[in-house]
Amino acid sequence: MRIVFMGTPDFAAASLQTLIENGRAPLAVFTQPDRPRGRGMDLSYSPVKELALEHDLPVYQPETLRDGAALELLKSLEPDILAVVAYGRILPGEFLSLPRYGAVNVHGSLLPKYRGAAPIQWAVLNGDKVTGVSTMYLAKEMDSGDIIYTEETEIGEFETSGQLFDRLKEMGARLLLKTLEDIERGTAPRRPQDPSQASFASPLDKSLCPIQWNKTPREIVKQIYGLQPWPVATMDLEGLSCKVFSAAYTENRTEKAPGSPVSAGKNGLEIACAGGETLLITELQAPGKKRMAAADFLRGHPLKGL
RNA sequence: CGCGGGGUAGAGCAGCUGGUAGCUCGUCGGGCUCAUAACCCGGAGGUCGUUGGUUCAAAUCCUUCCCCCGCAA
Repeated sequence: MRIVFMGTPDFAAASLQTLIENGRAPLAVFTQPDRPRGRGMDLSYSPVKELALEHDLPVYQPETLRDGAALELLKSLEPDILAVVAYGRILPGEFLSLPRYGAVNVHGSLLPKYRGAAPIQWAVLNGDKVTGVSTMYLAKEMDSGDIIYTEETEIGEFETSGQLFDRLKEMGARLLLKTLEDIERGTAPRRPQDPSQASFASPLDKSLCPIQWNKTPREIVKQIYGLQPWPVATMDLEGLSCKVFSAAYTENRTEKAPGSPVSAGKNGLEIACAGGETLLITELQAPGKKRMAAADFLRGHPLKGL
C-alpha cells in the first residue's frame, strides 16, 4: 500500500515511527515548513521531519495546500491512502478524495467527544476518568469523519496532559497501524459519528492559567495537571506570578476565605479552597527561577499572612 | 544578533548608591521535654558562575565567555 504521511509535531512522529518500524514506511512525508522557534529563534525542523530525514524519506513542506502545486505533487505520488496525524492544516477536499482509500486520521479523544485542537488537555481539565484515541476517515468538517477504531485508557488522578499525551501518541500509533492494515485487508469497520454527542476542545490559552481558589480542590488539581506542560496554572505569591506544577489533597478544613494561605511548611503551601477544603501546593516556579519544591520557595519567601 | 529575568554556604533567598558576606531551612554537637517537623545553646560549611579591567579596596562598577529560566514561536 502506497502511504503518504502528513504530520508535524511529536504526536505525529510517534505514528510515523511505528509505521516505519512495522514495514509500513510511507513513500513521502508532508510536514509544516521549518519555523524559527525556541530561545534565539533558530530555525528548526519539526519532529516529523527529523524522523523522516533519519530514514531517508522524501519530505515535502508546502507553505499552502491550496495553490494547486501541492495537489499536483500529491497526484504524482499516486498514494493509495493518506495517513494524517496532527498535520497542522485543514486538507482541501480534493486531497481527501484523491487516494483510493481516502485519508485517515488519528485523534486524541474518544470521538465524537472533544473534536478540535486540544482534546487530550480538555479531557484532563474536565476531570474525565477515561479518554482514548480514535482513528477516522477525514471529512470536510473538522474531526467529524466516520470512526474506524477507538481505544480507551484511564486518566490518572495526578496525570498531566503531557504524560497522557505521551501515552496516547503511542496508542494512536498502534491504532493507526492496525487501521491501515485492516483497510488494506478490507476488514476495517466504518461507523458514523453521532453529531448529538459531539463536543469541541478549543485550543488552550493563558486565560485558563490563574487558579480560581473558589473552586473545589479536585477542580484545581485538574487545572494544574491539565495545563502541563503548557501553559501551566498560576497563582500569586508575594506579588509574584508563580507557576504551579504539583499539588496534593488534604484532610484539613479551614474557616479562611478561598485563596488564603492556611499553612506553610516542609510539606508545601496549603491554600483554602471552596467549602472550607484546602489544597497543598507542593511544587511551583517563580519568575526567572527554576521549578522547585514549594518548601524550597518558602525558605526564601516567608509568607506574611501566616 | 527577537524581548526579558537570574547565577552568593547542601536548599531557598538578602546584600549589589564599593571596604574580604548575612537570613531561613537543612546538617553536626549539646541541652530541655513523656514526646515532637517544637524550643534553647554552640559548631561546620562560601575562591560571591567565568575572564579581564577600574580602584588603596569589588559579591557590589565596566568587560569576555559559560549555564539556567520566562516570553515569543
